[in-house]
Amino acid sequence: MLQEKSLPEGEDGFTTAQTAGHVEAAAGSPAMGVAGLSNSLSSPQSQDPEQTIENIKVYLHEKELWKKFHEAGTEMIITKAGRRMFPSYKVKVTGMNPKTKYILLIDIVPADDHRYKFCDNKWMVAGKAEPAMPGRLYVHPDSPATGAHWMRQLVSFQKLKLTNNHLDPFGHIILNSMHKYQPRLHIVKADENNAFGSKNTAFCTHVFSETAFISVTSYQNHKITQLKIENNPFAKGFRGSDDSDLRVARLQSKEYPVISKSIMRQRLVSSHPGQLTSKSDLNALHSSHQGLQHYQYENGAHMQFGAADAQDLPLNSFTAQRDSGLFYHCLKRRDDHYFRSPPPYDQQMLSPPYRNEVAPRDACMYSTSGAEIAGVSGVDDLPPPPPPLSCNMWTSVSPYTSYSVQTMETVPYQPFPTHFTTTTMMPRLPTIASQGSQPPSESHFSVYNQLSQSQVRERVPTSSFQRERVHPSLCERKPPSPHINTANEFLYSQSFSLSRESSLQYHSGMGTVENWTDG
DNA sequence: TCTGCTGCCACTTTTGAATTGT
DNA sequence: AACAATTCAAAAGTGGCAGCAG
Repeated sequence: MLQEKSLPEGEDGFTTAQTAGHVEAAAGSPAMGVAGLSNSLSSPQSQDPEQTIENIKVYLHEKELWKKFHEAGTEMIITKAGRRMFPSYKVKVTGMNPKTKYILLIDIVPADDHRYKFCDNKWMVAGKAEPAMPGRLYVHPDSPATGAHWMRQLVSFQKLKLTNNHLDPFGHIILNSMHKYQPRLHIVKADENNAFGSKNTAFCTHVFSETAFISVTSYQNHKITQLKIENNPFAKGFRGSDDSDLRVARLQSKEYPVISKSIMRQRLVSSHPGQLTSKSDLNALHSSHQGLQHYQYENGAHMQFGAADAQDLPLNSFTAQRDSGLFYHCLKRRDDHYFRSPPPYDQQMLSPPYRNEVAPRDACMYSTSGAEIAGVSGVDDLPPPPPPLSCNMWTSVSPYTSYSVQTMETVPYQPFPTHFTTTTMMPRLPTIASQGSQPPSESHFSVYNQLSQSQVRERVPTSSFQRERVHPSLCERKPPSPHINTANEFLYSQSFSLSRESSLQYHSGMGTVENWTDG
């Protein structure tokens, strides 16, 4: 889903965060149980140094817009049904090996261990953060694709959705309201099976501090609201100075403008000098970003951080980890509700039915569990439907206190059929502190694939959809077809482990998965 | 009482099918 | 008949608001 066709000239408008040049030996955490990482610049993979994953550069698109929001204190609405991010996360990638396949994915991790409140027109710490939500990943629907594909145009993650629904069945990224988060982009080299983690998985992580945001259920800062209205085309209906108020007045059949409570509050607060625009007021939001910048590469600089930073930054890095002994490869299946998805991009180039497919690979978010996957033993053996979703499907999520010690998030890697947006549920293994009572286990993983009405519609290739229009009700809020699991099973063969500890040390590297056996 | 969340609303954009024109 | 352009309707994405819950 590379939706932007034109790339800006040069690198204007982009912020680069690259990870080149800093790879240390990764000590695979024993707590991972299954696998760890062993990173080395002298990786076993013999490849052109110019094409190693460490040389990949990522530029944030619409950096200036992001900065505008960042300076005001970016807020992102989260809803039960899921809400897109705005500005949307789009990047330009360079430095890839054009022929190598990569998987691009995003996760969103807590930026700190605070809960915030918007008071006196500024964000203030309001206490300790609530336990983190089950971690999920958003895998770019084009994944896996060749470096040439990724570099050809902007890589857009605009279909990524955020939710505050702890039981979200759609695979949206689950966040806590009034908490600060930091999106991270991960680039993983796909192996020969279009997966990763099987052996010598190379990866890198890119963080743009200006994309940090506070999740809210309704906008708190009127400045952010105005920025959204001004820049988001979908909010065009609210544009025009005080038209929104006038519109409300019209709606309520009144002759006078209605000033909302929030606006009134904002205006009252704004009347206090220096409070709205003062940069110092943003300290609450930005203070921890300083920590983020320690490991954000700018202009190729090494990431640097100290022990204090390590304690303050619960950001995780990717380490490859397998969660299942089964071997999954990319298979496409089709049933009544779910359609065969086009092959990966490079195969599309060779596959006539999809060669001219211009429709982007769109959203289909789902998550997975190793335990469920383990039931998918063969292509023709359909696994039983996923169990009802419940909190028990995830491993316990440690509070920040434990998180600050070490939190590992093992991520069953998700499939990404061509027209699907794939989000991977990212259950967190217990922290060291909690491992005694709940040791990490692959059985903690659960599969739950779910398609929204639009997602089902979107995922159907145009040609098929024209012939077989799917009634939304058939798919809405229904458990995902087990075929999905099968169709995308190769992704399940992999899992990530996000280790906070290692995140502070590695942002790119070569993950070696031990004890890997193909089922 | 206050804060945060949910559901609904009207509005706009997006998308794709159907229609019309060349 | 084939293709391109236009029109139209449905779906999806917005922020705002009222009301509810804790």
